[in-house]
This record gives sequence, structure tokens and C-alpha cells, in this order.
Amino acid sequence: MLAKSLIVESMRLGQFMSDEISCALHPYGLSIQQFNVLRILRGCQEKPASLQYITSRMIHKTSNTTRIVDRLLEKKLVDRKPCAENRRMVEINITKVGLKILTTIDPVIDKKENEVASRLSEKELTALLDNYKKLFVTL
Amino acid sequence: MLAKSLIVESMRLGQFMSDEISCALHPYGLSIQQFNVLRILRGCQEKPASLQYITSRMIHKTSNTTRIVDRLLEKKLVDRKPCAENRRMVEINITKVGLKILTTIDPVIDKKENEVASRLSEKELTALLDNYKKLFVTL
DNA sequence: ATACTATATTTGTATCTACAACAATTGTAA
DNA sequence: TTACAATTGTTGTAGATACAAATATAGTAT
Repeated sequence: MLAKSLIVESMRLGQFMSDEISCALHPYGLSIQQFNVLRILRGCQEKPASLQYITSRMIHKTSNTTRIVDRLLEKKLVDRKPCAENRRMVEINITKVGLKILTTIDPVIDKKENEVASRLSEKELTALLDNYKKLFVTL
Repeated sequence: MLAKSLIVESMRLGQFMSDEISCALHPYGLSIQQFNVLRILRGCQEKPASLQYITSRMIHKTSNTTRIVDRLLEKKLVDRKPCAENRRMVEINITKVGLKILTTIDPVIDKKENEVASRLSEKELTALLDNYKKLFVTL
């Protein structure tokens, strides 16, 4: 039964990938979630991000973004201030220190990504990502 | 760059699969890790399992098996007793209640597995699992 | 026997996930 | 305006991950 292994093997692979990244981030004192939030913030430097915007981009939709941002604040990698137009919202920005640490980490992650992807041919990689899309369909 | 999406998409898929199972287990009050430990224990009923054996079979190798087993003990789904031959070890067995709850859950998980796998053809599924194996190579 | 090393598990701590409840603000409708 | 619902974040709690240190037992070498 191939069906029986699909879910568990997909989980194993996800965990394996997550471990690869976590390991690469370890020297920089960042968790994978903190790193993701930083990259999301870098991706929208023009306009500040709300917590809800960050959450929508995260892998774990039920993560508690408030507390992940709390830890980035302690490290002074992000800024947080109330939004003037809508006082329910907060505006979060990446700091210069935050950008700098990302710049340092970028090549490490790129290398890891290429290393992992190189285990498949271009064709296999395309087919794999294509199959991912089919599996993702939510009913 | 396809390489760049491989890691993050693999993580997303793993999370998606994990959510599917967690959701199915929710009515039974079991976490996915507790469920995994129960299934590992069912798989070796003939001889009791040590904590280290259970850990070696788990998806998250750094899980704290002691504390997951603690929770299964509270629910009386497993037994734990010191091993007479080697007093460093503990012997863990699934109880009848544990076996019964697994029997109840089995069809739910089977259904979910088939439902997810049905989104791919037999051929695609084989290719996917084959590519997983290639990616898993640890250097 | 003593010391040293390895094995097996437990305990501790910080972070995170998952889920629910709460609080504050905003929007809407009577 | 007042009441009610929706939106946005924060806080609380249980369980789990990740990593390190501590404890206890077993095996080995001198």
C-alpha cells in the first residue's frame, strides 16, 4: 500500500528539511520561525507589516506571532509601534540590525537549498513540486 | 529558481499532512505524537519497548519520549515498568485500552490516507516516494 | 576495587504549536 | 446614540520540540 506511506513520508521529509534549516540557523541564534518572520518583513520593507499579515505568510498558521515578534524585539531585530490609522493594529518593521543578520545568513541558506535540490534532476524537481500542488488541494 | 522553493514547499507539505492527521485524531484526544507512540508499541507487542527504541522510530528524533509516555500513562493507554535485566531501562507496553482506541481510530486514518493519496495517480505516487528517498540522503 | 567511559532515562529551560478566551477598537444597523 | 458584530492583538494553558545537563546503571581497563 503506497497510500499508507504518503502521509508519514511527507511528514518525515518536511521534518528533515526543517532540521536542515534549523541546523544552519543555529550559529546565529535564530529559530526557524524567527528567521521566517524576518524574511517576511524584509519582503515588505516599503510598508510596515501587521501581525495578521505576517501570520498569513507563515508555514504554521497557528503560530503565535505576537510572541515570536516579542523575541525578535528583545534582540532588536524588529521594531513594533501602534498603527495610527487603526489603533487595533501594530506596525512591525525589520531593523538595520535585522537586515544585516539576514544578509549574513542568506548565502548559508542558499547553499543548503542548492545542495538539497541537487539531489534531483531539473525534471524530477519540477515533477515533485507539481505533485505537491496536487496534494495541497483543500476539500 | 526551483531550488529555492523545494525546502519551504516540502515543509509546507509536511505541515499540511500533519494537520490532516491531527485533525482526524482530535475527537479522540490524542496528539499526533501520542498516536505515533501507540502505533509503534502495537507494532512490537511481542516484546516490550524501551524508550530509546520508541524514540528511534519517531518522526521527531528530538522529541522527549519520556514526557509523551507520561501522558499516555495518565490516560492508561500504556504501562511502564523497570527492566529487570538492565535497570537503566524501562519496559513500555500498550494496554488493552490502548489497543482498543487504536482499533477505533484505524479506519479514520486509513480513509484519510486514501483520500490524500487519491489526488495522485499510481505512477505519480511512486515517483514522488522515489524522489523523497533521493532527497533524504544524509551527507 | 577504582576510575573511566558508555548507555538509558529523567529533568530543566526556552521556544513553539494549537487552541481558546479575553480586551480593545472599529464598523454597522436599529 | 446605543447595541451588536467583526476585526486585531494579547494572554493563558497544555502539549511538544530542541537542546543541554543531571542521574543512575552497566561495562571495561588498570
